[in-house]
Amino acid sequence: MDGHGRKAGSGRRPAQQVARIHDVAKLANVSTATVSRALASPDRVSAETLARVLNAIASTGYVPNPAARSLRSHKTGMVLVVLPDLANTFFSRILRGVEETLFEAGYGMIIGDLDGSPVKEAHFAAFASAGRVDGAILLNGHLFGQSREGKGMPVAINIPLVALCEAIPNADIPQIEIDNRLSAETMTRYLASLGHRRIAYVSGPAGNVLERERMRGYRDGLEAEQIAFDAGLVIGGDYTVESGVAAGRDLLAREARPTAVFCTSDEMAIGLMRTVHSHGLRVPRDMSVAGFDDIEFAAVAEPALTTIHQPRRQLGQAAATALVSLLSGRTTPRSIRLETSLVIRESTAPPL
Amino acid sequence: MDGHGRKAGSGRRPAQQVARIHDVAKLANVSTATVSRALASPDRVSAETLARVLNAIASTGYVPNPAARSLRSHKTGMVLVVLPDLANTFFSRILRGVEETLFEAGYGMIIGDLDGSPVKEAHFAAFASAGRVDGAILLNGHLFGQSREGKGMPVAINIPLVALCEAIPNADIPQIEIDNRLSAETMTRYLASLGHRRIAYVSGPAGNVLERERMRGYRDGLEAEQIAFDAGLVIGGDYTVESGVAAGRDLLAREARPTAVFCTSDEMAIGLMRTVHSHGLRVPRDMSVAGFDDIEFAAVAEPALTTIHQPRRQLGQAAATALVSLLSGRTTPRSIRLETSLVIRESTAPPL
DNA sequence: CTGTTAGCGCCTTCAC
DNA sequence: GTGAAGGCGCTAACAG
Repeated sequence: MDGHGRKAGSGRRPAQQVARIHDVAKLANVSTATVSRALASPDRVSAETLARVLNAIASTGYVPNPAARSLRSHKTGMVLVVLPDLANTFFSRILRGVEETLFEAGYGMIIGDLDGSPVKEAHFAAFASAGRVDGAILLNGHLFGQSREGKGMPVAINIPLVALCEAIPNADIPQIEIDNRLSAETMTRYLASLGHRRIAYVSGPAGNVLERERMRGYRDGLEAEQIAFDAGLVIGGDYTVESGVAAGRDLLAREARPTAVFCTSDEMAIGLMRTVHSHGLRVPRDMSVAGFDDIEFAAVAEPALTTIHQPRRQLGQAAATALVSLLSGRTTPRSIRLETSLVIRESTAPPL
Repeated sequence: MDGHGRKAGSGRRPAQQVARIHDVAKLANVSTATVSRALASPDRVSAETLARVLNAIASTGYVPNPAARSLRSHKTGMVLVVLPDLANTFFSRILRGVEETLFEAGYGMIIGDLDGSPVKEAHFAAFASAGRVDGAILLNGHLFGQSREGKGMPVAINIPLVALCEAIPNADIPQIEIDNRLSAETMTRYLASLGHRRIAYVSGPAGNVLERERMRGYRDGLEAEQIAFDAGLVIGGDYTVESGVAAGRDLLAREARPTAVFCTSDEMAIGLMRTVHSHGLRVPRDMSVAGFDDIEFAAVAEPALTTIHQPRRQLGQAAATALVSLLSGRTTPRSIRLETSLVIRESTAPPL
């Protein structure tokens, strides 16, 4: 109850003096509120005033302080993108689509690379719920703090969320994805149409949503082509080159080899082809190999890989567009599915 | 000057009520100042008080508001990473190293993907100088707003900066890179040691810093092996698969073909190998091919690519570590060079 | 269309 | 070791 402490909370500002809204207001002979309005909604200010303000802004070099703005408006202009592996070429192309669209809409992109660490996931959940971003795009197949099985203690996230690529079951948020099941069926039927009857399947990680859907599609395809499902032809993988190599070894060691192999990722297909070649066999002469994703290197593999093309950039753009809609108070479809296509290259051919 | 407007500036807060520092203070029977201290410097608060505060924080679920904190402290806890192409697999692996280290140090990572757009570059420069990040890592080979030739009007950036991979000439900031010149010399001499005398060189974009260094190394290598430099053996490229394909066509159309080709990126090498194969020739029997970078797919190319390995993850970690030092008020070396290594695989062999 | 005013949530100086 | 209080810079609400 005394009126001292005049310099309390000085928080020394950077040596280089920066213009504040107050300086602009003085120079333009208006109030700070008018400057704020001129920036936020120029049409609510008279043309003449607007010009004066703009002039003053230009000559002072004024740039609004984002922290102050954020404190007041509860907006950050930032979006968090959570993904399992930043180094994976599959994701990086998607990210580019996300970034483009967010940029155009005026949002910045913060990356949360999970790297398989629950600690990091918890961190990003806290990050998001602390209000450091306006929204988030989830590429990791589950909600913050929630294991895939839906256990754990989910943090209550109070910002708009969008799921990309890996659908999140039971989550009431927009989901942007491809039709994994149909795409896998298409590939399976294509291989069957070449005359293959023994078509092996190299899977993704157990429990993965994508894996579940692709496996269903594989079985749909077999059924449609009247080929009996053979569990012995299903080989475990995890989408990496190494697991493709391992799957190749497994297959080549068998007496009754399949004539075609459907790998549920291009990386596995490339690893598998390499193994086949190193055993003195040739793709597709001795064995047809197909992939999934159509990453950059699918087209320049030897032989060039037959695969399912995913529109990765568009997936990213669609997710960002959906999130921006939500952030603007508009609505967006609960589910968006983008078309894939079968890309036939050199790695598949009729059996001998 | 009347005392009304009691609710002015309410700025309706999220429906879900969140604990503020005030709530914690009340619950712990202390002042807000004490709560703040307990968080910032626990040793300046009595053990008993600290325990009460921590308890109150736990039971309220209090999380400090980052905007308010940033407004007061002029710190954001964020780092901007500027790079030319997010979709490029070369960068994404580096990014992972950056992210890891920043995460451990408590910083978040904002991505600025340039995409060759000067508009975006200007935007990110403004972004950084508006105080939205505490520091930045530049992978794009030049300072904000400054063209490679040093023209243009550079925005004065008042935050710590670190250059990664592409050195920035005349910039007084820490630079983290490899020795491009020496690495290129090593590769050139290795090819010469196999017995090659006609060694072609597929370049990067003209004017690029990396290109300049690698070209120097190529010439150093030729000189050391007493091979005359032949400008006719230098083919223009831009590090992409497509330019490798084009370079291959160029070379194959010639009468006097080189017996070995040093491509200054793995992507170009892969594109070039494909062209060679599609002309019915084999690598390395008819032509040796070497790359640079050692991206993931170099090891699984057919034939597996001989190349220069860059420690990408460590490069990212080193850059982030340097920046964190700067942000903590510590110093860091002006220049850090990480070791590369020659990786000999299957794509190179003695000439026939 | 414009000005006044209050306060977003926190940190920090000053006083005790 | 702790409390009181001002203010970081901006925008929202209201009055005119």
